[in-house]
Amino acid sequence: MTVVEDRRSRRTRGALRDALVSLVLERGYAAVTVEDIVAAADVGRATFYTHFKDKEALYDHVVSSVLQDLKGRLDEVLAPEDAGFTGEPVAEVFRHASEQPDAYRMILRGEGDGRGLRAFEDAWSATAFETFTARVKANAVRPRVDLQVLARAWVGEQMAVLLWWLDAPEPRPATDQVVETLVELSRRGRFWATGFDPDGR
Amino acid sequence: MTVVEDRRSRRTRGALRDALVSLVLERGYAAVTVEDIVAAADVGRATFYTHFKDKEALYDHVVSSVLQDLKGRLDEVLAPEDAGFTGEPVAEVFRHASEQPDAYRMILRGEGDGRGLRAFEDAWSATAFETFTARVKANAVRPRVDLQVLARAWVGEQMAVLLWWLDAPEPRPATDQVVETLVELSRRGRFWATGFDPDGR
DNA sequence: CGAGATCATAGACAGAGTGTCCAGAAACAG
DNA sequence: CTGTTTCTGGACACTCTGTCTATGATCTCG
Repeated sequence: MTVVEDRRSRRTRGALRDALVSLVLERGYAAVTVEDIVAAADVGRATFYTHFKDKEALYDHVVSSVLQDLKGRLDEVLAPEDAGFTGEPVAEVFRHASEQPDAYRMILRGEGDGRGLRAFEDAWSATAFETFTARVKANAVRPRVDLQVLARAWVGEQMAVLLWWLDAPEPRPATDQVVETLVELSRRGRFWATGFDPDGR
Repeated sequence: MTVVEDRRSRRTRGALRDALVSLVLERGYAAVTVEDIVAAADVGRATFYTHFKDKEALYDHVVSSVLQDLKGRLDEVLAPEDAGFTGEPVAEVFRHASEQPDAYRMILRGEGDGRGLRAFEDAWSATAFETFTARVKANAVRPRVDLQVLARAWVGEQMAVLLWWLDAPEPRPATDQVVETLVELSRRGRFWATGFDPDGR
């Protein structure tokens, strides 16, 4: 029994992952065939099927790798009493995304019929909801909105901006600037953002 | 030459649209074959190909129908000096979505490798950006953030909540309540939403 | 280093789905 | 009613899938 994964397997799986991601970005998920993938990864066709059930399984593998990796890094950064009011968790996601931009692009664009996107959104908003709830409880305040809506809105905001930032052609605002905008926007709302309060506040 | 579309064509196209949407929601875009679609629509296989180039073309047809329809309705509601600060445009989108929830679910879930989702997001955030820009200009204020980021964030927020609302099992907040939450959240930010301001404002 | 386990490979295969074509039947407009 | 348009089932070549086999290559560990 092998304790550590064989070097060959490691290389094969890595090559398949990379090939899938770059081919999907190039042609779209549906247009990528298993034959394309094994050709790009320089791997035998049968070998593919010893590692993954099908194209979908490889895709899911990529998505869950990213999600697990992100979760680990967020756990280090997310202080329980913080509740996302500071930019650290947001910045960490942006940092993580810029380390593997292609995988993030693939997921956030909804390739793979949105399965990755939904997994991402669900996991992230669940975390957000928990943190908001804990925060509200700890401070004994009464939230004015449904915290589920709040969590979904917060995550949706960040995902859309993250994809826009990853996909936008230069020039685009620097990461730090975008993250700061997101955080302040979320804290202070659009009145502050546009510099104008129609109600005169 | 036919001035008006043949009744048969009308019925055929409608049946194909409906069949695609419900089958995609049931099994996922990739798992739906043209044969499934024509069977569900009770239409001959060859007939499909006289109306649409392939499955993708039918999907795109559905998406652009929804987008065009929405655009028409938003144009009636979007006052140029409003800039989305009231709930009317948001409410209109939610109203539109609840009239054809299945098509919206399909699009917002990212089915079809996210092509519909991206079209939706791009169109909507372009509109939002224009409106923000006009508003800021009209009031001669200096925005504190990149208005592109603001537009993307605003739209992402609404899309995520809309999908959550369409997909959530009962019980869920009523439409009006969700829309109001979204608008107030966007106007006042998360401090207001959670009832707690860590900076003591 | 060498034996035994593990992994990779090419090519062949049936099955499913695609997109095109045809000739005939059905529904349409005026 | 007449000529036109649209629908239909079945046949076709094609692409991709997922499985299998026999063989060769590469690893691990004593």
